[in-house]
Parts: sequence; structure tokens; C-alpha cells
Amino acid sequence: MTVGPASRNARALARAELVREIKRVARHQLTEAGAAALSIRAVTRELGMVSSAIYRYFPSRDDLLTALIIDTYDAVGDVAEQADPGRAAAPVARWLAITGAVRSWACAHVQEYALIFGSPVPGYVAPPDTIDAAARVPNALVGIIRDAAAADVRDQPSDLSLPPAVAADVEALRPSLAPGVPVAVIARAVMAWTMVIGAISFELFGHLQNVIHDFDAWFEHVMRTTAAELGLDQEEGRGHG
Amino acid sequence: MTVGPASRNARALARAELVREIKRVARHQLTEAGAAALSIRAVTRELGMVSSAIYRYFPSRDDLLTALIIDTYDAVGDVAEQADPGRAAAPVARWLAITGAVRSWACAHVQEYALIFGSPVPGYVAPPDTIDAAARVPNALVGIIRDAAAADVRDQPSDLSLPPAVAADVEALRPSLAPGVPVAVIARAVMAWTMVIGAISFELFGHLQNVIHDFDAWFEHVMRTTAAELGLDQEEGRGHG
DNA sequence: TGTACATCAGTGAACGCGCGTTCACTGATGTAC
DNA sequence: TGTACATCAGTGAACGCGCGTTCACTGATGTAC
Repeated sequence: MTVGPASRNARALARAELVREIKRVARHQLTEAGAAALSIRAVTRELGMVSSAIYRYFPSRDDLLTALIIDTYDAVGDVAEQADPGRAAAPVARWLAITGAVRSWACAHVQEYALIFGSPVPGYVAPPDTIDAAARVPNALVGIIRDAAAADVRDQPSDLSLPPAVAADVEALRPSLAPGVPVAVIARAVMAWTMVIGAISFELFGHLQNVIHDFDAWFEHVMRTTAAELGLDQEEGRGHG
Repeated sequence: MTVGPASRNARALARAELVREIKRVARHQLTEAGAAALSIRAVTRELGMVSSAIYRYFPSRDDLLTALIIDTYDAVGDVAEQADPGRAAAPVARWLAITGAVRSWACAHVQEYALIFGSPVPGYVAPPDTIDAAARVPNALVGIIRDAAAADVRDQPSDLSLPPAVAADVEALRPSLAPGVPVAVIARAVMAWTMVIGAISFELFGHLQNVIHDFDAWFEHVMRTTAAELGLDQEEGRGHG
């Protein structure tokens, strides 16, 4: 039935290579025209094959789109994880490094960013396969907060008390996300994550046109302010042990 | 040449009516399939006319799209302005009323919201005509801050000092936007506006799936927190001599 | 108040294009004996 | 090591559809004298 793990033969290798090629070309076309305009025929044309051949690799256009979405989440997830300077660095530095890297990636890959953080493609329903990949950037950011809480270099943010419904939702996140972290901080973290993507989207989608001109400085300022509200303190690093 | 203001004749009235009808049907189709799928032929079909007839009213598909965008900005602008309880109310109450109304509108008009705040339609360039309409909601929100500053019920937010590049950009906004308001507060206001749209987009575009369940409570909490950071204080209202 | 002309709305056919997907097929690659 | 069969990749034609826009046209509505 399925090709087992033993079949590292030429056919399987060629297949994997072509899947990669198709996605590469599709991603390239996405860059130029956006997700709605992504076309099976255009992709196969660029690959020099006949349009029907793609059905050996993807059962439909939507499946190709799904593959691209997962790849894109993974690409930005990689960027975030590799940008993290790690526990040795100050929490604020880590926050700025990761969010800055995500923004840089987004600026360089606007359409791919829009594919995952822009308006959903109409008629397309994201399958649950995307969830894990989608969680990687938020996980990297939550990691900072978790480490900071463990090292106790975090100030408790002087928060409004949480309304019960919000507390309940956030409490439910705690066990899997950040066991040692107070509920109010987790709520702040969700807001902060919202701000990261909100700020990048505002910039890339043109809503700060004629408002902000130095986008680098603006984004860093916003992220510094957001980090402060998260209780990631400014000067200290380390702690831990 | 152009039909003068005197020609309030049947022809001009019919024309205006049909322009309205076309936009109504187009908006309706937008709701069902999104902006990329908006089709001249589908619109005219639903109106019972031949596809070429629309060129009497809109020179191209893009112009129809532009008209829809402006109308949408105006629709949400109306919503925001009408939701404002006015100077008599506490700043926080005004903030929650306006942002809550914008969110309600967005939930009820997801595709229209996506048209203006989602990913830009590829290949489409928004003409400058949209600027004024686009400014109405942010203007309504800035109005709260301006009034609060004038009445002095606003606490200075204890802010990080602004980096020079950010200060310069924000300073440039001040004269036209909020003359009496400190630069740091204006910077905060831009962040707050980013958060309003960021939070709504996160909810509507599915990024809080399995994270937040009570979206009403969450949004209000986020907006209360944002208002507090803006220096709109919680209990007091009025002031203003 | 009536006529001649200009303006405009809407028609219907056509141009030229693109799309996703199905289907029977040819050859090449792999597998089992 | 060689042969018979199964699997798979890719072809090429076709189906049935949709799209935006142009163009010459028919009639109806408006305007100037």
C-alpha cells in the first residue's frame, strides 16, 4: 500500500524532490500575486509539466495551499526559534530579538505573512494539521516569560483584576503553556502576542502610511513598551539558579 | 460635459439609485465570497442586466472595489461616531463604547472588515480618496484623548522615554491630531489603535481559536487594559470647565 | 408647445483569456519469484 | 541474473466553467431653439 520507510529508492527520492519543487514554485507565485491568485496551471507551467501531473502530488489546490500554510508557519517558527539568544540573555533582549526577527521575516515575505496572518482565504478551511506549526512563534515568546518567571526577574504587572470569564479562559491555558506563571501575566502575554502581529500587520498592510515613517524605530519602541507591560524588566539579565 | 447640479432630473436620480443598487449587490457578494472573488458579471447577473452595462457606472472592477472600500470605511466610521456617548461620559466609557461598537460591526460584517483591515487585495492599489474615510474611526478615538487632555482627567502614562525617531514621527502628527496632548500619549494612542484592530483581527481571523472562548469578555478586558495604559482613568467622568 | 438634435442607458455578441479537475493512455521504474 | 507483473509519473485532450472588457447598436430621456 503505502511506500514503507525502507523504500529510499530513486522513485521516492524523485517524488520528495518534486514535492519540494512544486511548493517552491507555488511559494514564488504566491509572492507575486497573493494566495487567491495561486493557480495549479501556472505552477505546473513554470515547472514545464502538464497541469494534470500535479494531481500525483497534491489531491487538490486546497491541499497545496494547506501545505504552503504549514510550511510558512514552520518558516517563521524557525526564524523565531533561531533568533532567540537563549536563557543567558535578558528577557527584554530575547523579546526584542524574536519579535524583531519575525518582523524582518514578514517584511521580506509579505504575501506569505498575509497567507497566515491576513484575511482567511474565502472558501478555504484550515485543517487542524496547521495548529502545531502555528503555535511555534507564540511558544517561543511564552518561553521567555516562563524562563523569566522561573528566574524571578519578572515584576508582577500591576494589572486590573481579570474578569471571571477571562480568568477562566486563561487559567485553562496555564497547565500546558506556562505552569509557573500567574494568570494575569498569561493574559498579558496573549495581548502582547496580539500586539506583535497587530503592529506588523498595520505596517505591512499600509495602515501606518503617513503616520509613521521610521518603521524600524516604531516597531522596536512598541515592542519595548509591550515587554515592559509584560513585566520583562529592562536592565537586568540572567538570574536563574 | 458633466451633468450640472441643476440636473435633478429623472435620469440623474435613476443613475444615483442604480449606483447604490450596484454597490449594495456587490457588498452582498463580498459578504459571501470575499473581495478577490468579487465579479462584475456576478453583480450584473444578480441585477438582471447585461455585464457590459456596469461600465456606464464604474469604469472598471477596481473602481467598483474602491467605491466599496470607501463606503466600508464610512460605514464603520458612522458606527464609531454614533457609538460615542460624548463628552459627558467618562473617557473609559467612551473608549469601551466606541471600540465595542467597532468590534460588533466587524463581527457582523467580517468580509467588509477584511476588505479594509485584512490583507490588501493583490494588484489593487488604494487611491488617496480612501484616506479621509479611513481616518474616521481613529479620529473618533483620538477625540476621547483630546477631550480628556483638555479636561485634565488624564494621568500622564509613566512611559519609557520615546526614542528620537519615534518622537519625531509622533510630533509631526500632533498639530493636526491632538495639539494639547503630550507626545508620549499620542504614541500610546497609535499603539492603542493598533491593539483595537489587532485584537479584532485576531478574533475574526481565527488566531484565538482554542485560546479564548468568551470573546466578548476578552475584548472588553483588552480594551480596559489598553485604556488604562492610555491614561484614561477608570472611575471619574466629566471635568471640563 | 413643438420639433431637431444630443446625450445617455442598456443590449447582445464577441474577443481572448484563464481556471480546476477527470480520464484513458504510454513508458519507465520497482518488486517478487 | 532474469523474467513477469505491479506500481507509479507524466501526457494530452477534453469538460465545463468563469472572467473583464470592447464595440456597434437601439431606444429612451433630456435640452435648445
